[in-house]
Amino acid sequence: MLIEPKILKGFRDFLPEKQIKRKNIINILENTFTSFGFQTIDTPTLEYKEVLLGKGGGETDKQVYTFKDNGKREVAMRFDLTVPFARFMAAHINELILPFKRYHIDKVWRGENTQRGRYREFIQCDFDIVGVDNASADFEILQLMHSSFKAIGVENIKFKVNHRGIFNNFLTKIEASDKAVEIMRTVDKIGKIGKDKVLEILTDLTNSDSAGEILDYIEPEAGFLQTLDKITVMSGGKSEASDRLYEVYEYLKVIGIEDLFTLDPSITRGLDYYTGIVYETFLKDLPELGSVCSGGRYNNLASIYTKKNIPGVGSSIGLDRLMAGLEELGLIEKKVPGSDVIVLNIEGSSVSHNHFIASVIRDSGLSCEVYLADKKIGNQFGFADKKGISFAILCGSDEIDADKVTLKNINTRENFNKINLGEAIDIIRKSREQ
RNA sequence: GUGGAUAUAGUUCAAUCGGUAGAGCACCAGAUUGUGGUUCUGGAUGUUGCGGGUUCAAGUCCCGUUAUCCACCCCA
Repeated sequence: MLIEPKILKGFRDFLPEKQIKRKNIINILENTFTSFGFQTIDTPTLEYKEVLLGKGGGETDKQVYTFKDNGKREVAMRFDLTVPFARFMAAHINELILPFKRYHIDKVWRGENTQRGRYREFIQCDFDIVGVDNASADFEILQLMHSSFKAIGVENIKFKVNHRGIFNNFLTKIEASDKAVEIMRTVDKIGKIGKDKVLEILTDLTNSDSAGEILDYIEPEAGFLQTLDKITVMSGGKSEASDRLYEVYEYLKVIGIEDLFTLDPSITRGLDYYTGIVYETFLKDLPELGSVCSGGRYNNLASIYTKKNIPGVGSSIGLDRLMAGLEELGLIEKKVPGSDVIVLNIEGSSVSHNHFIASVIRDSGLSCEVYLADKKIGNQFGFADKKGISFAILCGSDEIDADKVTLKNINTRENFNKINLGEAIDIIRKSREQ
């Protein structure tokens, strides 16, 4: 009786081609993060349920995988990397050098319904700065977001920024702060359900005057500064929150990337732990995919674990959603390169000698494999071609006797008959450098 | 979790009113035993997602189930 090789809803297998591309993007991101001085950490995938959910009751709780382990402990699989990081900070703050900048790229799990770019197991790439609450850190996260997307070759993007503090000041001013969560959720939907519907819901939540004012508040103006001027005035004038956003914008301008950032007062983020700046990232050619990188400032996140004040700001790239988008837009190169060279198994060749050649080539710093099956030469070339290998080495009895090899460029079909192995290595290396 | 659509060969898709399961690409073998991609010839594709039901007869109709996609919700 065979067992069907099925996998769970929202969970996926990755064939080499796709997994290699995923790893490539991760490598690029890691290089970008480390170039800013960020360091990687790791935390357990499984934690105590109470540690991950806190007091609980939120919308995310329903999506968390929880169960009892064999020791009857209530455990939960991490649904993001930020909450475990908060616990990590509370536990290790004395062992870390502040301000601490970390990145963390790993799988997280959410048991929600699946859709395109939306899975139950997916990779998040988090990067955060903790230990400081200033514009310098807020800015650096935004800059790193920009650098990351640039590094992986995604230029056509839009970052939407907002500030929760200014929004809260505004809500306090119009005496609606008790409904803050519902109001934020509602205005967040304006792109989908439209102004009229939002106004209707807001009127139900508050009253028609306040609803009109909220709608006015979230309407973006011509530019970042104009919008910021407006919401500053509407929130009761200059405040720490508005000053922060002016300062961050100044820094963006100095770097010359301010045009990619728009101030959109309707962006609020569903997660309720954000206290300051918040942001979302959209592919301009595929906005309906949703945000591919979001985050914000959370100054009280660790407060459920420690009395110490640990302010933080961070962002998270949804790697799998991003890849789903890039694939749809054809922005991921089709073919992944294979080994630099393959030693073919031809008539008169010696298996041991082929492996010997391969190990010499590997010692020279190139990647090399030996064709392992017993197939016709045509199949072997086909194999090499399909795997994206551009050079083949053939070494039959003639070559063995003369202590030479024959090299063939699989793409150009150029032949180098009976040359020294060292020459072959030079040719391959030269071609690889181009 | 709720509602809707979909599920056929490795893959992309056909199959009329319910009447023998089909094509392209890919794959395998040969023409080609030390040089492949073209071409030609031949071949296998399969429990029609899975499980029931109706019928003389089900890929097709009905019920259930699982997965995918879409919307809600939420989010990356």
